[in-house]
Amino acid sequence: MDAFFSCAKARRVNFKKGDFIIEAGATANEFGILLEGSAHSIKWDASGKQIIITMVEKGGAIGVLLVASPGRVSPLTVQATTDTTVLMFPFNQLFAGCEKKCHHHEQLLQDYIKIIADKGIELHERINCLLEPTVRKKIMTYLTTISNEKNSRTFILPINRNIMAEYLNVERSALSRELSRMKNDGLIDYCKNRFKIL
Amino acid sequence: MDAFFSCAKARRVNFKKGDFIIEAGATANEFGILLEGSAHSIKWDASGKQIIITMVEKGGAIGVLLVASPGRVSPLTVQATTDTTVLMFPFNQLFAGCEKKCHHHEQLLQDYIKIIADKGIELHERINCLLEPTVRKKIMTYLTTISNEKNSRTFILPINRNIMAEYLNVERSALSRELSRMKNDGLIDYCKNRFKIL
DNA sequence: TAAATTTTGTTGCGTACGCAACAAAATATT
DNA sequence: AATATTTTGTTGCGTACGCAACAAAATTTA
Repeated sequence: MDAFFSCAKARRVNFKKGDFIIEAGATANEFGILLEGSAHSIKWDASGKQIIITMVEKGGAIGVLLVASPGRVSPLTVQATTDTTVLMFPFNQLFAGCEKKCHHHEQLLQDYIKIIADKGIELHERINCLLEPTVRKKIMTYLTTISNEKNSRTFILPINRNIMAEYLNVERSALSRELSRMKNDGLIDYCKNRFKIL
Repeated sequence: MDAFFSCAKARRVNFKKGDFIIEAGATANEFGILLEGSAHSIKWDASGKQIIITMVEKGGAIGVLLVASPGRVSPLTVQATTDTTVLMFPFNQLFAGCEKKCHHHEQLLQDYIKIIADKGIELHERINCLLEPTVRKKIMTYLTTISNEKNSRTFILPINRNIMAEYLNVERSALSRELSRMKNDGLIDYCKNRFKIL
C-alpha cells in the first residue's frame, strides 16, 4: 500500500452516492480501483432513457480502457451507486521507472494489464450472450458461463432478475417467462437465486 | 524490426487460408499481430452453426486478451480467411527487462497496452449497438460511431451488408428493409457503401 | 408486526423482426 | 462478353418477444 502511494502516486478519493466518478465527454489520465462501495457505468439513449452498460463492485476497475487512449473522450458516465472510495492511479506513472527500480512498480504494471485484459474478456462474455438469437439461448449461455466459472452445475447467481434482464438485453417479464419454461422442460432448476443446470 | 526479433523474441509465422491460428480450448503464451492477410474469430453454437465473433484485418491483434490470463483456455477459434503472416510475441518477454534496458522494449509494452485497450473499446462499441432495442437504432448507433471516427457525416462503410448484419446481430433482410425505410424517412442517404447521415 | 418497497412470477395483446424465397444488380471468373 | 458468383433489395408470413398490467412473495423500513 505504501508503495502505491509513494512511487505509483496513487491517491484515495471519496464519492457520495450519485456522484459522477467519470463524466461522459471528459478525458482521463487516471484509472481507479474501487476500494469501497459500488458503481455503474451508464449512458443515455436518444430518448433520454438511462442504459446501464456495466456494473462495478468492490475491487473492480474504473476507466482502465479509456485511460490508455490519451485524448479520447469517455462515451460513458460512471456513477457511484453507494458512497464509495476509489484508489486513483495516474496512467503515466505506470511507465515512469521509479528511482529505486522498485519491484512494486513492475507488479503494478502487470496487475494493470491483467485488469484490462479481464475487462476485455468480460465484454466478450457478454457479447457471447447478446449474440444468441433467442431468450432461452441467451439465458443458457449466461448460466453456462457462470457455471464454468464456479466449476459447479449448481451455483448462486450474484444478480437479481432485473439486472440479469438488463445484462442479457431482454424484457424482465420475458426472462421470467422463459426461465419458467426452461424449468418446465427440465433444462434447469432454480429457486430464487440458486440455480442448477440439468 | 530488428529489435522486435532480438529482445522481444518475436517470430514470423505463416498460415494458409483456413488454418487455425488459435484453437478453441487451447491456452496461449504468445499474442500476434497480423502482418499480411485477414482472419476472423469464430465459435460454434449448440446446433453446430458457425458464429463470427470478430474480424481481424492487417495490423490487427490476435490473442491479446487471452494471453494475459495464463492458463485460461480460448473460448474461440481464430481462423485465417486468406493466406496470412503473423508476428508472434511471447507474452513473458514483455516484462523480461532486456540487458541493454533498450527503449524498444518499453515501447513494445506501451504498444501492447494500447492494443489491448483499443480492443476493449471496440468491444464496447459493439455492445453499444447490440443493446439498442430496434434494428433502426442499432443501425443509427453503428453509423454514428463510424461517422464520429471518420469525423464526417459522409463516409464509406468498410463492410458489406452481410457483415454489417452479423455485427449488429440482425437479419440481413431486416437490415436492408430498415435501411430503405430510414432513407425514405430522410434519416440517412446511401448508395451502395457510401453513406450520409442527415 | 404492520406498512411500505422491492423483487419475482404470470398472462393477453400487438408487432417488429426472423425466415424463406425470389429478383435484380454488381462483381468475379473463364 | 458470356457465365457464374456474390451482393443487395423486396415482400408475405408467422411467431417470439416487448409491453403493460396485475398478483404474490420477499425484503426493508418504521
